Amino acid sequence: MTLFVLLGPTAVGKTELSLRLAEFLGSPIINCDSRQFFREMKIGTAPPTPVEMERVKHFFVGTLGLQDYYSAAQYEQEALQLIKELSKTHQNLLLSGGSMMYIDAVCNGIDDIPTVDAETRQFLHERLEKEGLDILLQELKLVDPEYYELVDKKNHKRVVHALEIYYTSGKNFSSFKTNTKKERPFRIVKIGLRRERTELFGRINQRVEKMMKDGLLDEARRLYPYRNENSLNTVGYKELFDYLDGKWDLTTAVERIKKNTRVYAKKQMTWFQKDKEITWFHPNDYAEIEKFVTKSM
RNA sequence: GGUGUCAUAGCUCAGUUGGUAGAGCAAAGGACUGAAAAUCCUUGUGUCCCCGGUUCGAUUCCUGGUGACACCA
Repeated sequence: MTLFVLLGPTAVGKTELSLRLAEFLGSPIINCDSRQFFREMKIGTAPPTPVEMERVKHFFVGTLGLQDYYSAAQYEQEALQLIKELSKTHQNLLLSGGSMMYIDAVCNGIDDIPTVDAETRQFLHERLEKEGLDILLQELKLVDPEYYELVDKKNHKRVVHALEIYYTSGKNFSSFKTNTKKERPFRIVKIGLRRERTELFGRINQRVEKMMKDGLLDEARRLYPYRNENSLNTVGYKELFDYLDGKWDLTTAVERIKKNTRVYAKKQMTWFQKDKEITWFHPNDYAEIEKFVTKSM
């Protein structure tokens, strides 16, 4: 069995191409855009349309509620389970998306780290609020000197998470890190899509305009009560929440969405560039992609 | 036409009591192991509008020009 992974920055044209490729491979699409998992975020995350969903069977689109907890590790498990099932009837499968860490989780695996319970999370977040990052950092230095050396010391999420692991398991974060890549019982072929930056940024701007025409603001209004959920800490929504709060006017908010989407696309490219297993194509060169896929089957 | 104010980074502006300059935004580069569309880090040389003058030295002071804005005709 071969798993084809179609990846690339947001708005590069993955959805359109994934449909053609899925049909060519005779595979459903295993979605790997983490924000498209949430079923209420229908406009801002540019998920496949109902017509497209009809055309090819999709997995992991609209499967989560806004308040659901989810993680890359959970995705790793569920995606692998699904792949295992599907591989009984499919020789080739297609995974498509741009969530770097989720792709990585499926391809290389995430170490088996205990799940942090809500109380511990709450407890440490309160401590971060009250005591500040420095105190937590000093504590991390004591319980996990090894990770203390590595950790991004200004990134509270990393520091807090390492402590969360310590408080839930009694063992430090470093002890769970194996630094090994997990073996998969199938081949993985990565296909990257990329465009000239000006071209990509032009598409991003257009897509944001279209989302606004399609009613992104109404959607944001509807989801506003849930604004503090992690799911809604997402480009396209957080900026409109700020508009609804009166922080910016609408034009500014829309400009921010465009900017933050560009920044996100850049982060994706930075991440993907490091991965030497990816073979790159321009989305317009579909014939070459098909040729490459045929060769790799 | 007259008077005044202004002219500095892609944009908005600060500043240099004369020793060639810095913020915000924009932009660029990077990190990433269970909240990742998240979170975090790094990066500012630009004819300081133009021609002259004063000066050891002018973006800073002075004459003139050009442009923008305001007010008065």
